[in-house]
Amino acid sequence: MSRKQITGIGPAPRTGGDDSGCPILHVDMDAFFASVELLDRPELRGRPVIVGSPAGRGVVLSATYEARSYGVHSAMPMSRARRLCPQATVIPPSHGKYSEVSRGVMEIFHAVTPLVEPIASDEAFLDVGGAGRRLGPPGAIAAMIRAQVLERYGITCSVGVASSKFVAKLASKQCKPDGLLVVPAEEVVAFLHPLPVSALWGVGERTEQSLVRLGIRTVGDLARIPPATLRRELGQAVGAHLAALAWGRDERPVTAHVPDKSIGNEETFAADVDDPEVIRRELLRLSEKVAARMRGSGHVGRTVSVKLRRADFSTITRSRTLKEPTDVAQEIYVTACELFEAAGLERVRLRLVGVRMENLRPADSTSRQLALGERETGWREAERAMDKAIRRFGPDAVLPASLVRGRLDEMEA
DNA sequence: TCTGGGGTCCTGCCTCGT
DNA sequence: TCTGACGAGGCAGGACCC
Repeated sequence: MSRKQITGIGPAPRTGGDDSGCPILHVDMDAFFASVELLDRPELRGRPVIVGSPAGRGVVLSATYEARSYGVHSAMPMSRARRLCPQATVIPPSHGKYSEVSRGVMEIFHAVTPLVEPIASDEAFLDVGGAGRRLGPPGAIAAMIRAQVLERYGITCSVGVASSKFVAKLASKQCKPDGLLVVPAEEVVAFLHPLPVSALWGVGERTEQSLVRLGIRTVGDLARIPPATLRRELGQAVGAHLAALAWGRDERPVTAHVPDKSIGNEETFAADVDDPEVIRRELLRLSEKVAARMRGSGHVGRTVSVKLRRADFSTITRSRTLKEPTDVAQEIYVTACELFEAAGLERVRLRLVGVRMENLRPADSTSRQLALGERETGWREAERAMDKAIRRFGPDAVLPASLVRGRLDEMEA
């Protein structure tokens, strides 16, 4: 879903440009979560609708274009969104529903080309360079995909067609909602240079501020700055990357299978917490979740990382690399607790804790080495048995004793 | 105005082995 | 045996994306 707000950009959407040399499609569903919700609530069509948690410390996950006209946008705190648009209907998110539609939409893409790179549940890059003989030129393929998504799911999407991923992405953003825009290869520079620098992939709030300080407001301004100056001001990688993008140079291919680099879960408390026992219980719950996801995806990981966010929103992370990779919740939990204790925040009010495993590798290519004198603890086998019980009887079928106690405490309270 | 949750990537600093 | 240079890897923080 598009979250970056681009304003005041370029020419009106076009669909009739020369699409030869434009094999890359970027397909982006329009207000995806909100559109899926409207399928079940057709009476809300044409009215402001916000998807997000109605209570607590949530943010806006998606909003219809009617809600956006009041200034509401994704990632905005719900409290602010409700002040801006008090008449909006707020619907709590149903991620299962969105995943189901997302799978179906991805199937439509895969029927066109095997070269599909999903970026999120609601958007993907497609390389249709090899599908021309079967399905026609890229612009026609894009129109066909839009028609099929609308026919099968009753929701609209926007498609950018270009010679590179990054231009295709900007094109889909510019023609939203329910649009199709082809940017011919020879018009890339003319398309890019009037755009604000914030439109570029990799330019967020901070980088935009740095660029504005240098007097750079548009992509054209950026293109005229010597690359060495950009590298000096923004760092080697970012500077070189932006200097290339400003001239439309983006060689990244569409990659169908991008391996996972990390798996993690985090949780914001309903109210800040300074009780170390509650924090440890949360670390256990998150470790269980992360380990189960790793076993489910066939990964083991070597680095345990803990994230702690104080009440004032300042955040620290602590990590430790283990001697052996693991997918065992008990090992992750013990390390997470040690990292939490070493951080010295045991009596500090925290609003969020998170556990993440990094340094991932496939479990089937990793043999576990027991250290001299170390005993196999049996945790791995116990947790695999838990996985089976959960698959059969549901997520609450088996819980560690301390989490059951925590659940009972909550019920009594 | 008060900021979720899932990620990736980059940078700077530090430690350790050679 | 000591010392400095250097590269690799670990670690922490931050920017950015959807």
